[in-house]
Amino acid sequence: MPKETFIKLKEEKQKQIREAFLREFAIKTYDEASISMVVKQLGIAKGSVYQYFEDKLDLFMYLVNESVAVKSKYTAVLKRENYPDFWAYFSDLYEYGFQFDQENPLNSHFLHNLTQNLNSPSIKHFYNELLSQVITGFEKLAEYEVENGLFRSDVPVKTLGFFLYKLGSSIQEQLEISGIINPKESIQKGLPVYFGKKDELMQVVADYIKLAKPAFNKN
Amino acid sequence: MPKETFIKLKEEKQKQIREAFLREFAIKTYDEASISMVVKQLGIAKGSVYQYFEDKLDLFMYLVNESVAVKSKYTAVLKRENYPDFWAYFSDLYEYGFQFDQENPLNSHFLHNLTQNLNSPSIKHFYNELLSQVITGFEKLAEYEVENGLFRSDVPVKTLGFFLYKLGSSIQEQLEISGIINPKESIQKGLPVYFGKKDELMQVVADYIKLAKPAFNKN
DNA sequence: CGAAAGTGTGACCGGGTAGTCATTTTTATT
DNA sequence: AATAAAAATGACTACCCGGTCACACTTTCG
Repeated sequence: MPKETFIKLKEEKQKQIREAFLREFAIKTYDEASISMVVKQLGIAKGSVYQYFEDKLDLFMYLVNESVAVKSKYTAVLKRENYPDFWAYFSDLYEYGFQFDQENPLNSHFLHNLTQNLNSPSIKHFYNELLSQVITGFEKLAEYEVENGLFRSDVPVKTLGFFLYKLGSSIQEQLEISGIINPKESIQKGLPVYFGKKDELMQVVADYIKLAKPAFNKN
Repeated sequence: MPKETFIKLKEEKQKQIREAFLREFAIKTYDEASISMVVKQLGIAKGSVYQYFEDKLDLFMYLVNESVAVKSKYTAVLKRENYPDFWAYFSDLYEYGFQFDQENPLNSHFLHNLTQNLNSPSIKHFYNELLSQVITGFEKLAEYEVENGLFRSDVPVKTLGFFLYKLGSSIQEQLEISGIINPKESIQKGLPVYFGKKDELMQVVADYIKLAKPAFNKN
């Protein structure tokens, strides 16, 4: 939570500051990200940052919360009940995630990098909390399917949930490793993560669904 | 590759140095790992390290090569041809990996941490090379099964290979997240990663195989 | 034994960081 | 316009790091 000083700032300046730091944290680890560098880019004094935020972690958490909130606005409208099976729902989450990416490239890049941020000791604790929330979310999804008799019940729900989470991160990672997306480059060019790659993204999603379906579904 | 000076050292001293650095790199990122701290622990001068190795990266690569070589001695004896199906082979890889872990805890911890080392910019390039080798290895495994008609052929081999790789890392990660193993704690106590947890390890392996089998197998 | 070669040393260098705070500048209020 | 309050500033502190190198110590060998 930023200090009052930050909230009182003109929206335009808030945005500039927010975006400069999103950009930094999107290409660097928490520990590697340098406040000194960002303020140089922004043309403001380092002291100002500490007038706006308690410390580096406070600034970082603000960005996490803000980005998660923005993304939620896109995905929260989707309801599992409106889909015949889990996989149609799952696929649509990517469809709407793509929309989020197009319209909020910096937040998207930031969240994208967050996923790969496991390390950085000063933040590990906080990161693990976030991660376990995410995983619990996936476990809930799996549990719902099991209860409705759509997912198999001969494997622990925890395993189903975790593997589902892994399925999601695999899609992202494979796109990156295979060179279809290149976040570092995109952010430099000011482009979204998946710019012009919607077909490729949805194709990989479809491949993974085709692959994973028999693992999760009953029979 | 260490300098001659290091090779000429008494085996006992080599071991002390190797193990002190394995321990450091097993709990820290490459960039966070501090040579200054390790030499303090070892009671030798920092200059000595630079008499033994070109620089930090040279030292690190030596440890990687050494650890990979040690682990290979355990897993390379296993041949796919000796198993009725892929999953029996896959399971045995963990069985022998467990053996490696028990007998070479520090190397095991080091390799374990390496997997989660994605970040650290000074090493990213090198890490990506290693990773793509590993993934190519998994793709080869998948390709072999596809050719022999045991794995499905309606999904790209790349996807099969990558997901297989993810299957492996998921097992490790879930054990850690669920608290069954705690590398940071184990290394402090001087214990192997999977100390006393063989049954739990093999149970998770079995769960994941049960889960993944229908995803990969034909029909 | 004595000299040369090899090995060990740690103060030091240049570079980086997050965070502080006395001071100045800007803004709001009277 | 004068005063008070709020905000911006940047030099500074305290702390890291990897890597160097002139020097000291040990070993080798003629």
